[in-house]
Amino acid sequence: VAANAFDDDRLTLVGLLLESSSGLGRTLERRLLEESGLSAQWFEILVRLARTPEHRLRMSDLALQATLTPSGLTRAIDRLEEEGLVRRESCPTDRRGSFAVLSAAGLSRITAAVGPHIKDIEASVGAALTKTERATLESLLRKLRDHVSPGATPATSDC
Amino acid sequence: VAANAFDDDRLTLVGLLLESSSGLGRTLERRLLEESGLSAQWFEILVRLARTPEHRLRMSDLALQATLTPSGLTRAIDRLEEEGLVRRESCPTDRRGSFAVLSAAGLSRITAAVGPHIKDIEASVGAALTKTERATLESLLRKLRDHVSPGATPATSDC
DNA sequence: CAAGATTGAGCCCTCAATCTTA
DNA sequence: TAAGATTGAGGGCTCAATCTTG
Repeated sequence: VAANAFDDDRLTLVGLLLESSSGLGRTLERRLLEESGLSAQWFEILVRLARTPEHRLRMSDLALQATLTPSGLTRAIDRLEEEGLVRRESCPTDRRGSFAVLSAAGLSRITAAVGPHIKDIEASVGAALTKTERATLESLLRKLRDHVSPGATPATSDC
Repeated sequence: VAANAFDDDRLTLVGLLLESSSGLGRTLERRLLEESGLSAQWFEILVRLARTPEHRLRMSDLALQATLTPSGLTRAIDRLEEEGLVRRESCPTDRRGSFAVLSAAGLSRITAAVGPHIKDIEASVGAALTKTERATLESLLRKLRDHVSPGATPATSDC
């Protein structure tokens, strides 16, 4: 065996994480586009809005959750607003800020999309890992995520 | 607890995978740029070339391994060639194909970069997971990767 | 005609600068 | 002055079309 630094275990682990993530992401996005006409990006934003009680999130919070810069989120919401799936509302107590709010059309679109998408995940991830393994993976990834992307945890944003 | 479809376990698992991957990727890329002036993309390509016995790989194989389209790889190699880190060589037995070959400058650049990068991985991943957990994560991700991104496994490309 | 690689067009993201409000 | 959001400029990726060789 060649024991040089290019085959280091830690390098391999990170490589595996990036590869499986982008591989799975591509597979799922293709299906998502076919089934629901939503990009992975749109799906993520719409789900995060749908999860909140009022179907709304501050632009800055949503940017953190969606792993996007404020700039990137602004343009993403522009496109979703053009499509009628989201609208902006200004924050009454802080006039600098705005909310992204799920529209009725957006809610029905994401509601229709989520079922088939979960089936697709089941098909790809379920073929690779058992239920127990998925649970283990989830808890490991959660630990990693908490150390590596601060702010990704929803928390409660009052306003 | 709200038991609606938007909080489904399977959705969460995929979300966690994408978040931890992009979070870790950003963290590491920032350090990599500071320390070695290499993007994550360049690092990956150079490492894959450095790993092979002859320091060379077919364009199409490298594209698969780097999770890039042939088009994307062509442009990436263009930039690496401009920088003098990689050169192209034509394949003598199949005149349609080319190799990307690591230059001497490329080899010394990636050799210098890999040590600090591994330290960075240690610092971020090591802070989140124990050695045992990392091993478990690696084996789970390998299973997932094998089901989800075919062709990512090196194999031997003869020519 | 199929396969390997490249080129042109278009999309989306990031960084830096800007504007408004706290 | 800082924070939230947006805009302009620039870079990199993908898709579709093209060229060459098998």
